Amino acid sequence: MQTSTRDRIVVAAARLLQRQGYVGTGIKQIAQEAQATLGSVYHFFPGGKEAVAVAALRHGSEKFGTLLRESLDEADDPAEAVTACTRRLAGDLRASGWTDGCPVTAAALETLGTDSEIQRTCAEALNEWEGLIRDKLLRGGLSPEDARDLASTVLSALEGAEVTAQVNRSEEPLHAVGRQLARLVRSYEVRVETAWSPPLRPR
Amino acid sequence: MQTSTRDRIVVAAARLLQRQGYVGTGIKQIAQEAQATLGSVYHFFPGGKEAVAVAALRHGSEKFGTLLRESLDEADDPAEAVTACTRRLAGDLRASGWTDGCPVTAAALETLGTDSEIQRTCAEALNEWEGLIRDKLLRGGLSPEDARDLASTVLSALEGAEVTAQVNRSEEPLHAVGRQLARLVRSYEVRVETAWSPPLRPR
DNA sequence: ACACCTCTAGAACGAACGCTCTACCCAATG
DNA sequence: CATTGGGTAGAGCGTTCGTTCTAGAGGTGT
Repeated sequence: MQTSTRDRIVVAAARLLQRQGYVGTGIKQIAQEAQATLGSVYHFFPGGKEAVAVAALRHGSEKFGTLLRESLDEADDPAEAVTACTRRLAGDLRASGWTDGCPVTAAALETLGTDSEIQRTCAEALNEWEGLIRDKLLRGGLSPEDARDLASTVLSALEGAEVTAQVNRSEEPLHAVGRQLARLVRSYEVRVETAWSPPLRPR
Repeated sequence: MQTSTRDRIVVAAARLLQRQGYVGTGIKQIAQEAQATLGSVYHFFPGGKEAVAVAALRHGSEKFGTLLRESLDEADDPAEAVTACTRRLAGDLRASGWTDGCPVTAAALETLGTDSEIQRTCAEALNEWEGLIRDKLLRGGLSPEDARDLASTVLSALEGAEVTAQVNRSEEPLHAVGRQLARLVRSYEVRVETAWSPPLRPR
C-alpha cells in the first residue's frame, strides 16, 4: 500500500464525481472504490460528503490544469497551442471510453442553485484554467483585452466541445473547435512574416 | 386547471431536470411541483422515472430549439445572428437567476456511462440544434464544409459559455463568445461590399 | 508495562429513493 | 340504474442514502 488512504479516497472520488456527478456518487461507493472503509472516509473528512467532494474537485482541477499547461506548451504559436489542447483532450476522452470529461462540469451543474463550497470550487477551477489560456495568449503577443475575451471564449468552447464529444462519442466536435479556434486566434496575431503589408507598429 | 395533468408533469420535470439533473430529481418532487400525485405520474408514464425524463428532455429540447430558431432569425447576417443568440441566452439566464441553462446538459453528463434512452435523447437534441445553426450558416452563403465545422463549433461554444456563465453568475462569458464567434463567422463570409479587393467569383 | 493516538472496521439509524398496490372519484356508456 | 374505465390519491414495500456510533488494531512515548 504505497499511496495513503486519504489520497486513494480523493483520487477515487475525483474519478467518480467526474463520471457520475455529485448526487450520483455515494460515499460508500467512494470508500469501496478507494479500498477504504466508511470509518476512514469520515476520519479524514469530518465534513462528510461535501468535504470529500471539494477535495476531489480540487484534485481534478489541478490535474486538468497541468494537462492544459502541458498542451499549451507544445507549441509557441498560440493558435497551434490551442489545437494541441483539443487534440490531447480528444485522445484522452476516447481512451477513457468517453467517460472522463471535464472534472468539474457535472458537479457544477448539479449544485447551481445552492451556494455550497462545491460551487465555489468549480468556479475557481474554471477561472484558473481561463487564466492559463489568457497567459498563453499574452505571451503570444495579444493585447490584454483581446487575450481576456479570447481566453474566455476558448475555455467555453473547450468545455462545450468536451460535452458534445462525450454525448456523441466522437472526437470530431473537439477537432472542429480546434480548427476554428486556431483560425480565430490567428486572426488576432500580428504576423510579421506574412506578405500582405503588416501594419507598422511605432517602436 | 386549463393544462392537462400530463403536460404539467412534463413541464415540471423539464424544469427540474434542467436545474438538478436526472439523479438529483425525484419522482415525488416532480409530482409535487406539477401538482399531481404519484399515481398520476405512473399512470401517464408506466416506464417510470426514465420515461418521464425522456418526455421532459424532449420538451426542453423543443423549447430550446425554438428559442434558437427565433434568435437566429433576428438578423440576416449569420454573424449578427449568432450574437443575437448569445444575447438572448444571457438575458434568459440572468432572468432565471442563473439556474435555467441548457435543458439537457446536466442529464446528459450524469448518464454518460449508461446507454439509456436519456443519453440518446440528449444526443438527438444537440444534433438538432447544430442542424439549426448549420442551416443558418448555409443560408448565409457558407460552403457546406465550412458550415458544418462552424456550426459544431458555435454550438459547443454556446454550451460551454452557458455553463461558464451559470457557474460565474455573469453574462460576460456568453457575450465574449458572442463577439468572438461573430468575428469567426465573418472571417468566412464573402464580403462583396468591402474595399480591399474581394476575390472574384465566377458567375 | 501502560496509556495514548491515529486509523480501520462496520453495524445501525432515520430519511429519502423508485416503485407497486389498492381504493376511490366521476363522467360516459349499456 | 349498473357498469366500465380513465384518472386521482396515497399508504407501504424494499432498498439505498449520508451520517453517527462504538469497538478494536497497530504503533509510539514514557
